[in-house]
Amino acid sequence: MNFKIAVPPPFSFLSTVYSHGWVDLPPFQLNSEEQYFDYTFSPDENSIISFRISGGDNSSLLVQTEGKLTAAAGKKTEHAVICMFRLNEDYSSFYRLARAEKKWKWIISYSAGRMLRCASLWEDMVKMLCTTNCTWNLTKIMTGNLVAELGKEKGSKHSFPAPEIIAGCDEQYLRQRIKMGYRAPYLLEFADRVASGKIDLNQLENREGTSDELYKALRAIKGFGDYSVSSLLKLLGFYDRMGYDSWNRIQFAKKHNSGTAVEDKEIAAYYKRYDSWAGLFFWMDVTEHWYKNNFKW
DNA sequence: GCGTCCAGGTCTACC
DNA sequence: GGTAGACCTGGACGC
Repeated sequence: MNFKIAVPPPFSFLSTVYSHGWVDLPPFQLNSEEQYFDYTFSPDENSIISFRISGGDNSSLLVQTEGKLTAAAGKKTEHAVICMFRLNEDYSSFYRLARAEKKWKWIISYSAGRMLRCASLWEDMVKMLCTTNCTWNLTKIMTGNLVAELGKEKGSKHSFPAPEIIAGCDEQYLRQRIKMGYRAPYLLEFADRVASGKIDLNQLENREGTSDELYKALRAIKGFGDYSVSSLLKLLGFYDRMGYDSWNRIQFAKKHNSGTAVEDKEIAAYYKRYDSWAGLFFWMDVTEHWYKNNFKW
């Protein structure tokens, strides 16, 4: 079954797919040659949906599934795609700022700025936890193990495991087999609180509130510090925080200070004029070379 | 092949 | 409020 989803301009499939590392982590399966990715998700405990998505002419997304979807499953797939590609977000003031300065001309020409999400905040948050205090390779190992060992299975494909599944795991298993290491108790506690309803991710995601309020709510969850919460806020449509990590600090230093380390407050001062978009301009600035190198990471 | 050291965020205890 | 140390793993390095 094939169907199209209209996208609001400016939009670029590739710029969104390569906006950060998510597409490199299962259950995303990228085919860079043919410019599509496969993705599998479980919208509820009884179902599992796999689809292939490509960008066509950047005026719509083409979604392909094996076999026909029920109307309800089609709706859930469409909702997931809208969330993943941030199709409901208004980027007009971001592009207005980008158009005003010559150095951001490339953002306009690549229609860059949208950051790819997973189908659920749960999956985004667990993956973000897996990026903390380790190399990207270890992040891939952790998420790969979670999906392969605990995900719901459909043929050769697996979805990201539900909170209930992880909440039922033994801590030693998560530490040693999944390679979560010392993060295991954080993941276990988070999964348990989500599965038991003590943390309502839907409410968290759809709450009316400020960036600061959401920041405080997410920081209250053990294991999620400044870097991970600031990065998560970017996936939730709040771009005022920088989300420093060792990699983006180095990229900034290389680009703006001949490689000499720069204090966080100086980085913040550099992007201050972009106000609520400061964090996104920071991320765009340190990843500019990805776009110009045709997304060769 | 083995042992050692280091990088990578977050939490906790302490000042 | 700021700082130091512990947490765990993979990879780099020296032997």
